[in-house]
Amino acid sequence: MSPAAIFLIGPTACGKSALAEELAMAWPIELISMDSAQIYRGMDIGTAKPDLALRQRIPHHLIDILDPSEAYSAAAFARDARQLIGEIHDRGHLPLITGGTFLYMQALLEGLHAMPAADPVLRAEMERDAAARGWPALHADLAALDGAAAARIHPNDAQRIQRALEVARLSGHAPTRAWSGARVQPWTGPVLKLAILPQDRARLRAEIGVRFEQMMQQGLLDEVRALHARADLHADLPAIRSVGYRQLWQHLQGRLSLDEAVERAIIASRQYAKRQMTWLRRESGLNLLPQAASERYDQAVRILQTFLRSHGA
RNA sequence: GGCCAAGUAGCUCAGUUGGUAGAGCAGUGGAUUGAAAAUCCUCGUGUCGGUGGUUCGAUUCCGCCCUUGGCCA
Repeated sequence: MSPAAIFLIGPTACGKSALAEELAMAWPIELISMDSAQIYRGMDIGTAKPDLALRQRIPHHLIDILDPSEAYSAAAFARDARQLIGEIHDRGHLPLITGGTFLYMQALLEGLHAMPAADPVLRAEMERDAAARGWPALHADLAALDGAAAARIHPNDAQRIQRALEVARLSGHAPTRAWSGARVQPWTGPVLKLAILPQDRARLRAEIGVRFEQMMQQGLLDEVRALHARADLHADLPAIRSVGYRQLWQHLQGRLSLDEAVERAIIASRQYAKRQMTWLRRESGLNLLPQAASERYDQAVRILQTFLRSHGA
């Protein structure tokens, strides 16, 4: 049997982690976190990271692997997850990839095209350029270098303009050529996607609000304060831009009252869940789990057993 | 009780020299190739507080009433 990529996915605050824990108590499972914020050390409460006691009982991977000053990427996740799945499989265990960062899942399953990696120096240069000339000017630059990319990217989408320009300049040839070839290292083994897709949006919204208030009671503000105290961290870092941290950081900068920061953090969290729902709806091959949390475990076990049987485990 | 101000989209407000109104935020749907908890795009009919009056026509002008805030008693 070749290693399988088994996912448990859903929007934030839908109950993924609780189900993953239940499954891991009964099966020889090792969890792989598919979450762009849980990778950071010192960001525990706001990312709803599993606690140390649980992580001692059940192996969790791709948690606490980076300092908040560092950047991760979809490509790095694809590489790391691929390797971990193989290692866990070799141990005779079952890898369960849990999370809601769907770009990471896409990078792992479909692979990425052969393009240059991010270049922090070049990006900083473009930031300065954009501050002086404005992003529309850089969009025009991109149109000259790679018309197809410029046509695909909205003139207001600074982040994608920057990335496309970066690729164009570093690759030296018309970068669209890179898009026409095969993707690098797409997943070829079996894939199973267990998914929670909440139907009751009002309930999910309420759950997100309650959960953030709980995080505040658990000391999230102190956690952010500790990050804020570090001289080398700033608001533009991927870690500090994440939901909750960004808004509380602004409060610590004196830009928002605490009440405003909390309110905006909850709103940002709900908007994040909405984007995840959009991504899930177009995802193919989902095995949808029941809306009722109490019915999910049995259903997930049935699907897993059927899947493993058909792949010779 | 008197005077003043304000009542317009879920929220904060703009506006109509009289021809039934539009921004931001929220919300919705979508995009998503090395920052993705990021970044970006789409979608705006609401007794313009109520009621009378003037007018061809009132959310807009006038009267009265209601509500909220402020000041004075």
